[in-house]
Amino acid sequence: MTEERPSPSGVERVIPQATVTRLATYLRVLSILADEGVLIVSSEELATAAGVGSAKLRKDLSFLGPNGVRGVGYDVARLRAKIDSALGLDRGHRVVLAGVGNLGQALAGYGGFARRGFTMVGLFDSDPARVGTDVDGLTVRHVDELVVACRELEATIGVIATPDEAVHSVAEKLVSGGVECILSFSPMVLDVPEHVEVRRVDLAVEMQVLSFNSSRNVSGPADIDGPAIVTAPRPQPVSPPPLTSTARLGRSHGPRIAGNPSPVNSSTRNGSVIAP
Amino acid sequence: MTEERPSPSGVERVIPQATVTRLATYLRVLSILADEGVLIVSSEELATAAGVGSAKLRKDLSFLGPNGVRGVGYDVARLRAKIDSALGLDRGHRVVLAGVGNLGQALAGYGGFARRGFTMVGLFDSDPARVGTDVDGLTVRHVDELVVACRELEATIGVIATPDEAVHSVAEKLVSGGVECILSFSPMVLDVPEHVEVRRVDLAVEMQVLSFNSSRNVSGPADIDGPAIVTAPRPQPVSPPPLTSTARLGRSHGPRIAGNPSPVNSSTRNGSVIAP
DNA sequence: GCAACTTTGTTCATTCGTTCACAAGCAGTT
DNA sequence: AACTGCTTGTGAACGAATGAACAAAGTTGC
Repeated sequence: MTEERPSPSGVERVIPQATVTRLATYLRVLSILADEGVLIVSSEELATAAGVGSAKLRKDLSFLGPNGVRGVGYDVARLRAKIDSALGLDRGHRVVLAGVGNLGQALAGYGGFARRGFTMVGLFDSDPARVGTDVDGLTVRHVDELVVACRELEATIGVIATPDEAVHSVAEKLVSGGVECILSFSPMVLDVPEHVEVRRVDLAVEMQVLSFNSSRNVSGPADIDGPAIVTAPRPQPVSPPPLTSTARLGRSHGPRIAGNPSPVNSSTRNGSVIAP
Repeated sequence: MTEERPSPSGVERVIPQATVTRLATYLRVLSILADEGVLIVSSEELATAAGVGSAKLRKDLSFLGPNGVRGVGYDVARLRAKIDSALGLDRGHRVVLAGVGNLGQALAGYGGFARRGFTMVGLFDSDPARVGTDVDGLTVRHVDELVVACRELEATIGVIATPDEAVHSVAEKLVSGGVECILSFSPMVLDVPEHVEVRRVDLAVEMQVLSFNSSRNVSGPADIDGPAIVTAPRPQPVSPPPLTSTARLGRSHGPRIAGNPSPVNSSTRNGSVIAP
């Protein structure tokens, strides 16, 4: 299989689920780097910032085809675009959210979504007191309109943040509305048709795993593995000190590189490096 | 409890991280079953309800030592207690939460925590408008008191639901306060001492993985794997129809079993089976 | 222009986790 | 009391993922 041929017959290469999760993590780190004006990053640096080994990172990226320049590193913008494309983030997903309680409002107002190509297009609730109110620029509609609205709005992702009792009903409405990806925050297991992808975030499970790890003092190395949840062993900060200013990728003789000659001082807690 | 010798030499058996995550899922299903009055459950039924294979479930449970009765199944209450103990949930974790915004309030009011042995003991925020207000029975205190309060309250788990800018500061305070388990909802990577266990839930990553799976129509079987996030293929509901009433574990000749003679009709969407 | 250095992409061995299959064991029955 | 049926628990094969090592490739300095 020497073909690097991105998509010869529709199937590029089967990307493992764990790799997909890590790709999303890399993407987040790349965004931070891009906001800092970093143009080129090496696998070692990117891996350190993401909390993985460099070999694993290179292997993950190799699923997307060749993307770096040997002897130089990865072009931050280019790699970002490539991962965006691989994850399907460049097609502008439209998200509907059911359940505008505390959690729902937190999600609706979460800037991280819009920043990554997700547009919140509809909010729905069953509480008459909430219907009609404006939340984060959108008017809350009644959940009865959900099926029709999903088609109107051409929603591709549905988020469920309702109480447990309403979960089944909402899920069914989403499916009826043609939504094929559901992110649920309820511990309930939904039964949906096979073609619908359900992803569930169970906050209690998170706490329980944490509880377990506190008993047995974290023995394993436990780098990033499972979807979206990361146990950070002692990650270096992304790369705050040596970055000076913006720089164009003049590839001739002096591009601004993310590389720190000396490793980042991990003891000093440094300022935040998140995108402003 | 009658110890059947779980820990002969201190190290029971190394429980894989993936197994720990699934144990938490089993625990949730078991809670539902218990609330329904189910006393005995077989590995096949429990596995189906949790969305995993029965063999995997049995192997997972085997890490806790022998817990079932051959030819019969698992005693729901007994298994629940065992997993509780294994996950360290029986020691009553005390949780402090920083950041009483929408997400923080959602977490503070989440009943799933208290139901599983987590007690919210302190809420903290930096917004003067929020400090002093009552949220879910607790008075919000200023985040400056966090370090001292962690020790006062003997908190074992800290939850960070603050904006990204405050994350580092809060994490440092939690560590200074002696907290060794942190659950963070910020995409930022914290740098904390090695002995502190950080678990991070990145909502954007969830969406991104979902986005990817919507592109390539979910090829892999993808049962529950990663921590707390579950892709449900087409799980059977827990077991609603044949359960009649409460029953004592009269083990003589007719205990109420969770088993359905005929498999549950998965096409009909049934009522919720969550605990009332 | 050539050589040496740097970094990617890939290969290989190993470890880890899952799945299959079966022996062990208990309840209820004859 | 022994047998039958059913379910657990586990041993072994299988597959996947991980980490280290290496060759290819491009750049920079001379």
